[in-house]
Amino acid sequence: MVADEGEEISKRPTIYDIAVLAGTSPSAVSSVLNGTWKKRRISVKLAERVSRVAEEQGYTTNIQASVLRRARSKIIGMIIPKYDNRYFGAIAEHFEARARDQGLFPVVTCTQRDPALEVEAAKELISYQVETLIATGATDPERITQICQAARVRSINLDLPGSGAPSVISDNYTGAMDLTDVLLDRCKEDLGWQGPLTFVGGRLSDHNTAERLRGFLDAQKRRGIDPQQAKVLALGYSADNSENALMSCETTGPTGLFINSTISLEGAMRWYRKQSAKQSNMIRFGCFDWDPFGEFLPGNVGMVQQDVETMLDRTFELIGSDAKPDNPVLVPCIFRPVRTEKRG
Amino acid sequence: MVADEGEEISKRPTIYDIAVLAGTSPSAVSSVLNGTWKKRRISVKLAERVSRVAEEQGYTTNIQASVLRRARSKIIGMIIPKYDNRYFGAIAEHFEARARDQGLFPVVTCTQRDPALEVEAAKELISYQVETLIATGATDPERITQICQAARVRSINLDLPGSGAPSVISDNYTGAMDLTDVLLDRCKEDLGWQGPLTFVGGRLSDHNTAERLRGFLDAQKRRGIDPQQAKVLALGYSADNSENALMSCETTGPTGLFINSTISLEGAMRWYRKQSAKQSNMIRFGCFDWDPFGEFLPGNVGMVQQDVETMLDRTFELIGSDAKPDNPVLVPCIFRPVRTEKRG
DNA sequence: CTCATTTGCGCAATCGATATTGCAGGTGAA
DNA sequence: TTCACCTGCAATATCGATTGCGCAAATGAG
Repeated sequence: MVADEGEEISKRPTIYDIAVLAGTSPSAVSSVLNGTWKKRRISVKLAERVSRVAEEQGYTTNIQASVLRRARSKIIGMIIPKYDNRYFGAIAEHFEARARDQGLFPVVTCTQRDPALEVEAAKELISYQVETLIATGATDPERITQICQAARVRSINLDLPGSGAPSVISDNYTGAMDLTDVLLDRCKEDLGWQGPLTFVGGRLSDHNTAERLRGFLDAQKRRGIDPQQAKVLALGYSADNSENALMSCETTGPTGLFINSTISLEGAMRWYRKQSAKQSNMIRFGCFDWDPFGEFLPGNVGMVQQDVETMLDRTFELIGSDAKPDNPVLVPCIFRPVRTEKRG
Repeated sequence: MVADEGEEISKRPTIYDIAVLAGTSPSAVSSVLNGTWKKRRISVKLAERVSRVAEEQGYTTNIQASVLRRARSKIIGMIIPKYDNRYFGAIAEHFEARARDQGLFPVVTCTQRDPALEVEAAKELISYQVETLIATGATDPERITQICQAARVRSINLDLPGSGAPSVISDNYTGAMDLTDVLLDRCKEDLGWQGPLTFVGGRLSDHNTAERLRGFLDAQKRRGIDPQQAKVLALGYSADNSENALMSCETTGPTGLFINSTISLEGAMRWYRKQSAKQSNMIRFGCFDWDPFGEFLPGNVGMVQQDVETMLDRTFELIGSDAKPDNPVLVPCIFRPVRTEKRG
């Protein structure tokens, strides 16, 4: 007998299935399950019956159908380069939490710092009908903005600014100045040495690196220190680059390093470990980025932690008040001093 | 004049808009834009015209509508507790990459180790019509499995096993044995001391912790060492818990710590730093988890890195071959020895 | 008992894309 | 010239949920 019993190959139940089982209409089921039933004057009795049947059948709304019909999707997207450091990890986590708080559905996707993937992911999110797209640390924010504009989707830049859309970024300049000041103080205090310091990691074409370098230079100039061009080792973000740059750089005697990110810090630590005991005692560094293990690393005088929560507060404020692309919103950083215990 | 010019308030163009502009039908536009046009015998000329118009108008397909109509959604979901450590970060990143390789659309969401959020997120992903849901490190895998089954969605457990769905996990027992062996070797070699070791972090009700503890105990027993009950400090995963547990534990003289995760390692390091120089020189530890900064921490003899790539290979194999809930697939871990340089 | 409201709910159109079917017009063989 | 067949495209039903509209029954006022 060829299955003719009207017996479906068990699929997901829809409002039509529930309607039949509850002896009512699909529209009643819909309004009960999406909470608009009071407005539609459905009786409590029917509402309860429908809810019970839906529960029994393991009903879940088909968001695709729902979003297709509704005016708003309530979906908010984010592209982010990586999940592999505390900064981006925290951004993704807080973004999701914040979005849920606002009754929005977050969708995050990471793009591996790959410009092509960035574009692909942005288009994908737009296909999902996101109402807003947050472009975090995009390699090419303008391109993302352009894609969003073509699709009439609001976009916001986070971490790296762009001119086409509102941006929220850290106050890199001030943070870098603070870090440089502490580093200089500690070099003087611990080593009796006054600079100039060495800048390690990042890319000068990158807005954040440029601003941090500016703060780094200004803080030294303000003290009458002449920062040397050769001491700026911004050859990229990878650990290897930083390690190699330091290796090929003459550093004997007291040394102070301004490390541009935790990834650069890995390279710096590899280099550090190769120094003689005597030399490594004469090294101090600060890092413009935070990692929980940073405070256990020898020579660390402090870390600049970007204030992710506030950055996301500002970002969601922008979403609420459709702002125009303006000057980037600058969020102050949090300085985390490190006082390494004196060791025997 | 009340806008009567048929002039829409600029919205996203649909295939209907493109069809009008290209002087053809919506169905032709659809097939051109989704690549089935050759099969549908659309002429190259028309295909090119449609593509050009679509490009000009910044058209992107509405996935909601597309998925609604199609048989398969090609969406694959993952829930994951956190993004804030290398392990979960790597899982999320590789999952996304793998999914894209297979032509699937990944959607990842983090659940903050909150059972309620876990359930909510799972239901949300099911609403998105995911074809498969990967539950990573779920606090209650069985509950997730149950929800997925009710919705006729395939599910797979990753990192922590469950009985209702296929599971892929690390070979915690063997990894723990290896780590314990190395730790014992190094304690003997460096300190002339033979244990017993201390186990720090995790929860005994947690499958992974239980397995690691078993390996930890067996490795010691095999050497004729009697592991003491009081040396098992598995009071939770937080850094504070581990720090406090160690503080309240009498540890003077040679000490060997088996640290159950990087989060516990943070606590252990805070404790470590409070020890006298003399005492801290008599501490060795190994960590069942990997972090790039681990190798720079004093006393570290090695880290067990879970083989995320292979775990995801196995996971996607399971997706391909709709396997039954069986014994968990065990993936061997990678041992990363640490040779700290002798310091002055 | 009549008429106006209110209550409770169903009908049917709709969102945008897909896939089956159908239907002209053209081509080639007999 | 006739007819089978192919080419190129359009019409149309459909996926599941939402929502404006309308209508019958219940209720209340007079």
